[in-house]
Amino acid sequence: MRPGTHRPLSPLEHRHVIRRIPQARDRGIPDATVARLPLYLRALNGLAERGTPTVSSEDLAVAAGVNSAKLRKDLSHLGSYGTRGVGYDVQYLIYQISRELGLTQDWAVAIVGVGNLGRALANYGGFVSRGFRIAGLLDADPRVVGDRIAGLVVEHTDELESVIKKRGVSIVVLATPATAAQQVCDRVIAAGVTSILNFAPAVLAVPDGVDVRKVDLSIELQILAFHEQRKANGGAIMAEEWPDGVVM
Amino acid sequence: MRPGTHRPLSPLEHRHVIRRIPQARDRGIPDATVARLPLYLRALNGLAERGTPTVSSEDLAVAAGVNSAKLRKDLSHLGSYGTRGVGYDVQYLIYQISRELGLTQDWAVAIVGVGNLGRALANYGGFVSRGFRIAGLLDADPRVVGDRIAGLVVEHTDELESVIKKRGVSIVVLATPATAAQQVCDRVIAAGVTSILNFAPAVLAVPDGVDVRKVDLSIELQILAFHEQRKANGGAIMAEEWPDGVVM
DNA sequence: CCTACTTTGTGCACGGCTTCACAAATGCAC
DNA sequence: GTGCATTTGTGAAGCCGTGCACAAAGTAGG
Repeated sequence: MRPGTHRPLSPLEHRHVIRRIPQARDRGIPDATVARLPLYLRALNGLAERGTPTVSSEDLAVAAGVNSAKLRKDLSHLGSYGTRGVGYDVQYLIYQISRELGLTQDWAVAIVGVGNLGRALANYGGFVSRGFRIAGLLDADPRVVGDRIAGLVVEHTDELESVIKKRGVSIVVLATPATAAQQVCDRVIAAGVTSILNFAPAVLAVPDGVDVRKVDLSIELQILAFHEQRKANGGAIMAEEWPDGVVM
Repeated sequence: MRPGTHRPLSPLEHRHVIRRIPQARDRGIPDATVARLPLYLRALNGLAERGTPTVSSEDLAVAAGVNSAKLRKDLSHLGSYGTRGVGYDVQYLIYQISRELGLTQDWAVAIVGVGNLGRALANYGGFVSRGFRIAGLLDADPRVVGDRIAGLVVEHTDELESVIKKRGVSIVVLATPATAAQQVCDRVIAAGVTSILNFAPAVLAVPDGVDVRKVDLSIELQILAFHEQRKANGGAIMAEEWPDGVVM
């Protein structure tokens, strides 16, 4: 739901108003819960598109691929937004989760590093659809500066600080080579950014108060390989050897 | 280290040989540990490139961005591969972790969906570098079939099953639109694949025994937005309102 | 050999997350 | 209004992961 959208309250919602005092809004939603809220949101949007008015925790849990008890506990951290015997009002819950996640405002995002991955991210529709607006594309390579991608002109990283400040960028996506990642990271933090999504295969050192989320394609494959290998072995105990033949 | 590479044992290693019986190799490395092993591996490779022979848990932990006690506990799940008073032999540890992760063999990977993201993944060097070989690129759109990307010719998804079987594909990367993801997923599983890396923003239903890892760019941004919003509020308790002005 | 120093491997306690199971709350039929 | 069916919200138990702190094991120097 778009921020500022007004719609009539259903009878269901009016009853809610009476029931619960703001209860000093538990500041402290578990990280595990926060990580699942976007999942619920996506499932709810699917239901909303089909016009479903309400949904039970069981059905929503199936749609989101989680346990229904976990879903209920997650939602209970936001407040008591369900109705016993009925379920959750889809539109209402979409709004509450969106608000909790901060999606009722829009966020200016800058992508640094316009290689293959940076281009793909710039063209990825999933960003724009949820209140994220790409406000800048930057690269250190003069050959790509000036290119037009997804409606934006690529700027040189010399402009990094000014782009961040002028356009109110609050989230930076790092899609640079690993060698440049820490340097760019330091600069965007100095410019006031405190949220970074890092695609570079490098460990970033950041001061307290800065959030870094890491997406590492190679690591995901390695984890899959681990499990795949284990399945292939059928749990057999291998007589593993050091290449020289020394049994450990 | 490449599989099959032989090198002389250092005196350090010879001593190890005596010490430990294979101890029925604890089948059960915690998931959290498995997820960090690739991180250690990357840090170790950096050390190896600089010719460092041994490393302490403290130094390696800093390089990998984790707590040193956690690092030691993680490594202890693989076996007792350190030397007290000295640390870990870099080359030896690289080999042990690689073996545990299954990177001493190479894995044939197929990428389904050759849009922006699929192309970026195909060109991503990090895959090939670690024993992962891209064995197929497939797409349902006849207009991209036949394109040459990263040295491979894009094939039609009609060929999905035959590509998987002929080329021994054991890991599939899904980079299709969300609407096609479940259908493709079902087909690759029917063809015998049990490891899937899913970039499509969809919850996949799979039978037991199939591992799915999910990378969702939009969700990562939403999690960042949550924390960013919280920081911006300075922890203040907002009088949040439903759009119609009804205080909950 | 003996002492001083370094570093690993791990027992233990703590905290967070998950899951079960059920009381409380709500809707509906009559 | 009463009883029944449904579904939420949550107490409680158990599991897993983290980090401290230290004994064990090794090195180095004389």
